[in-house]
Amino acid sequence: MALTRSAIVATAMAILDAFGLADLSMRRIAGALGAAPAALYWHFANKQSLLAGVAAELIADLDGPATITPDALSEWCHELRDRLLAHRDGAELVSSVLAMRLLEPTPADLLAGSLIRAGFPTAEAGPAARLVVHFILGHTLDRQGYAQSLQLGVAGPAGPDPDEDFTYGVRLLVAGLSANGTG
Amino acid sequence: MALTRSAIVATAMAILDAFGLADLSMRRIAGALGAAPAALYWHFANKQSLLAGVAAELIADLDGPATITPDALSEWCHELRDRLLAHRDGAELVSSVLAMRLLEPTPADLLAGSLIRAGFPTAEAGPAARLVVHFILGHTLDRQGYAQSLQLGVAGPAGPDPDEDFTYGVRLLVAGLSANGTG
DNA sequence: ACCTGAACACCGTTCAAGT
DNA sequence: ACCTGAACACCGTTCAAGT
Repeated sequence: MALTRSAIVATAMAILDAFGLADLSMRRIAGALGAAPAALYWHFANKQSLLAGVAAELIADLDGPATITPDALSEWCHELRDRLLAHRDGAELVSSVLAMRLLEPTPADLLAGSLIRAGFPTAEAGPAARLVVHFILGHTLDRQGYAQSLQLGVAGPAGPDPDEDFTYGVRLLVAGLSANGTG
Repeated sequence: MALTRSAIVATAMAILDAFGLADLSMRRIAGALGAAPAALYWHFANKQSLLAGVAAELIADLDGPATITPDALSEWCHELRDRLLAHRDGAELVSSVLAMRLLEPTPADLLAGSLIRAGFPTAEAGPAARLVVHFILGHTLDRQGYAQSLQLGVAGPAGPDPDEDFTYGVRLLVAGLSANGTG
C-alpha cells in the first residue's frame, strides 16, 4: 500500500499507544510501514509536523461544552482529560504541539467560544479557558509522566490519588468561573 | 579539578541556560568538564538523577508563602513562575522531575503546608496546592515551549499575551482559595 | 511524484581496563 | 576510588540517485 499522511499518522498513533512517546521515532514509524526513514520526509517536513498530525487526531472533533452550567463545564473537563489519558503520553504530546502553536482550534479556543456564547465577559473568556486547560494539561502530564517513569524504573514513591485531585481542581475552577460569569 | 556532583550540576545548569534542555546531553556536560561521558556515571546513576539535581537547584530554598492573604498567595505564584522562567526550559525540567517524584519537598508540598498552618481545611490543602502548581507549570511550560519552537523555526503564529493570562489565572485561583478557606 | 541508500552528526549507557 | 576507551544500539535529517 502507498505511504499516505493518514497511514503514517495512524501507524504513529499505534506506536505511541504501544511504546510511548520516547519510542516514537521516525525510524520506528518507517520500519512499521516497511519504508525507509527518509520516505517520511516526503510527506512531512519534519518530526514535529508528524507529531502535530497525531495530536490533531487525538483531539479530533472535540467540541466546546454545549451549555455553561457547572455540570456541563465539569463534564467537558473530564472529557478532555479522558481523551488525553486514552493514549500513552497523550498530555505530553498535545501540550508540546499546543506550545508550538501547530494545532487549531485549541481546546482552550473551543472552551472560550462556548463561554462567550453563554454570556461570559468576552475579554476574560480566553484567559479563563486557558487557566482551565493549563490545569488539565499540567495535571495529566504529571500523572502520565509518573506512569512513564515507573516503567523506566526511575520513579520515586507514589503521591496522592490523582482522580481526587482532578475532581477537586475542576470543582474549584468551575465555582470560580460561575462566580465570574454571573458577577 | 576533580569531578564532583555539584560541579557537574553547575555545568549542566550553565548548558541549560545557554542551549536549552534539548542540547543538555551527557556527552556535552562531560565535554564541558573535560571528562569522558562515562565519567558522569560514577557520580550519577543515570541522566534522570542528574536532571533531578539541576531541578533541585532551580527551586532550592523556595519557601511556602509566610501568610495566606490574597496578596501573599499571588506573590508566591509569581515567584514560582519567575524561578521557572529564570532558566531556559525551566518548567519542562521541573515538571518532568516532579512527575518522577524525584524532588522533595515539592512546591505543592510547601504551599499546602502554609495553607494548613493558616487554617485551610487539611484534607483540601493538598489538592488545592496541586491545582495552583499545575496551572503554573502548565502555563510556564506553554510559554517556554513556544520560545523553544520559535528558535527551532517550527512555531506557528503567536498567541495572546502570557503575562495577562497568568495574572488572570492567579487572581481567579486566589479568589477561589479564599472562598474555600473561609467557607 | 515518490522512495531508497548511504551518510552526517549526534544520543544514553555499559563495561573492561587503567591508575 | 575514580576515570578512560571503545563499543552497542540507537537518534533526526539531508541528499544524490533510482524508478
